[in-house]
Amino acid sequence: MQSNRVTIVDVAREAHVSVGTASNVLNRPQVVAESTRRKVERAIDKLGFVPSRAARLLRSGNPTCVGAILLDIRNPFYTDVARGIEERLGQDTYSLLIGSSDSVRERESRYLKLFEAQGVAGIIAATVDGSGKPYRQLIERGLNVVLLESSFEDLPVSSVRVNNTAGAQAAVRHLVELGFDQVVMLNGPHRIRQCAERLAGARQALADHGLGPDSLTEVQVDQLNSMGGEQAARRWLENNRGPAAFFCVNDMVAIGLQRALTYSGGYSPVCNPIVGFDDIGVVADRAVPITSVRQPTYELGHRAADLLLTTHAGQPTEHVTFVPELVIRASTLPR
Amino acid sequence: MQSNRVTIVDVAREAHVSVGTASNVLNRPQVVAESTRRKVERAIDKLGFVPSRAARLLRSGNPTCVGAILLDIRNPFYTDVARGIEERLGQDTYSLLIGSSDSVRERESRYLKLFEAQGVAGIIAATVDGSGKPYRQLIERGLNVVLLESSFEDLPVSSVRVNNTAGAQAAVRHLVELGFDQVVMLNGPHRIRQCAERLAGARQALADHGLGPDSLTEVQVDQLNSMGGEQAARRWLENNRGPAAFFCVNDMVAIGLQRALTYSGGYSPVCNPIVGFDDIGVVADRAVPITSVRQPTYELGHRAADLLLTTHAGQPTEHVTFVPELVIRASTLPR
DNA sequence: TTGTACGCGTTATCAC
DNA sequence: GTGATAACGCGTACAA
Repeated sequence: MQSNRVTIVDVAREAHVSVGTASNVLNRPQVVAESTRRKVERAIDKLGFVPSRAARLLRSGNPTCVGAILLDIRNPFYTDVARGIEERLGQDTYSLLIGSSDSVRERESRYLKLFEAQGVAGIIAATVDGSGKPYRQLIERGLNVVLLESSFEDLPVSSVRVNNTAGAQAAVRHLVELGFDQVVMLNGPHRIRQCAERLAGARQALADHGLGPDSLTEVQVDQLNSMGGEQAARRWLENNRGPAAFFCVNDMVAIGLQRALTYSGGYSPVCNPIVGFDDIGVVADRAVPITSVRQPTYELGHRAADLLLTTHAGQPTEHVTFVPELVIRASTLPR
Repeated sequence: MQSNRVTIVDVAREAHVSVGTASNVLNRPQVVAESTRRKVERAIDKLGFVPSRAARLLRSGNPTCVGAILLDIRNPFYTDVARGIEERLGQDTYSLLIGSSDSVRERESRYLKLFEAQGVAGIIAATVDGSGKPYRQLIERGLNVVLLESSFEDLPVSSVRVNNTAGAQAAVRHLVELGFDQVVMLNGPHRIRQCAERLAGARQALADHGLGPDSLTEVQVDQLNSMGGEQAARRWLENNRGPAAFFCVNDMVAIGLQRALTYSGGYSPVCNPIVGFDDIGVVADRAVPITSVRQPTYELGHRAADLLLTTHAGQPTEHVTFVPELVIRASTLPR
């Protein structure tokens, strides 16, 4: 805040009214006479007065912001979700604060603290830590939280997600039906809920076809982005050759995998089918468009914001699960 | 803010000390005895106390946030810039608030108001409106502002950008050297500074080769994203056929153009060379990788944040201009 | 070293 | 319909 901040006192003086009246013009225009109202409004315009949210929050306790913690702001999936959130918040004139945890626990709790300190109305979060540790106290204190892509069994928190198990199952079933009895899954750490669930779905699909647990090879990805996917794929390629079917925990990782395969020479969608997850826009028009499990991104965000604003402390929590859809593209061609 | 907020008073009571002491533990730990300090710290942990920034800001006037207004949060260029900003802010323990104007004036000024009301330390903005109207009062009031990709002649504001004219000039020169004497430019509204500058650079390149003003056809893009590019390209394709060289104001638009050309059938990089701007990661591994003018994205953000934090009111403004670099790819093949 | 009192900008309550 | 004033939670002199 700069030193010469314009306050409501300045406005009152400029308009030759009391602070109370000036405040009334802002908050209950009905109770103030037409002419005085105009005087005050002119003063506001002239001075460029913008009411301090800090003071307003302090006094009234009504927050005007909502915080969102995303796993990776550079992943279009999350920015599309954010767009859905923002749209819904706009209906109730809330604003959105965004933080990207980059799947780092410390970053996540830093943003959590920051948002609480800012006095947000609530937090929508994609968490790195399935245990929910950083959220327990927050929720006990009565802060509104809605989880994205996750849920905590032992905490009263609403959640919005797709059925990851079903999505992964459809993805891997598709690979098996192409004739593969081995699947390589590029996956992130299991403490991230979606990673664990998508792995379970993949295993389930293999089991459904009578394939044992060793028909799935898991390759760990350090970061859930294209760089992470590329590095993991490079590591895998050092020790493996020949046909292999790939399932990636998300599309960014799939893009990295595809890049690594291409650079390694002789990438063929027939020998190396790839299925990703999220169906972010860019996978559709790559050199070889990637088959992916589509999430209703915008709705995810919209619904999460809706839950946050309409559910209040004490009310029962709600868990919304959308059904994902496998979108088949050239990255998974029949042999 | 929820009803049962934990305040410093609760902490003091829990630790059996006075509020002043509790406050001192937070802000000047040196002056308080080791044992009392630990008592207070335990109480803070136990209650999960998070100091209200609202109150702190109100009292001390030291903001802890910086706001960034981006043209489009779904464009990787801007999220990469945001990453650069955030990195630099972290060094001084500031946090970043992000708003996406989507090139809409009203959204831009809404965020401007919001950030000021939040009491941010300053604002880094990519503006939609080259006139700088919404910034004048803000700056007069002493709010710190750094512009991204733009600058206002008549306002004392620092700025960080690349040399757009030089970048566009290199792009179009490249097209001319491929043998084209006509260039189609997919461009946004000229009130967006980069659009105007890149157009000027394109014109300059043509003039350098003795080509007149009608050697450039400008096609207006409604939104500076792939959808906007695709729609503009469709409109153009309705009335035009055959070889044409394209320069796009940014990569997202170029992606849309490429999509439209592909769908229209018979897209050939030889007959339809395309150059984009920004060099966002995804253009490099599309079916036909797109030649693009590279911006030092991360540095742009880093430098902007640095300027914001180190330049203070009254000091002279600074204008940082980076040199862009043309990265040639398969979308511009020699005939 | 610790406790107390005041002020930051706003809103709400109450007289006028 | 309007004006004065207390209160929100915290930081900081200054007094103890």
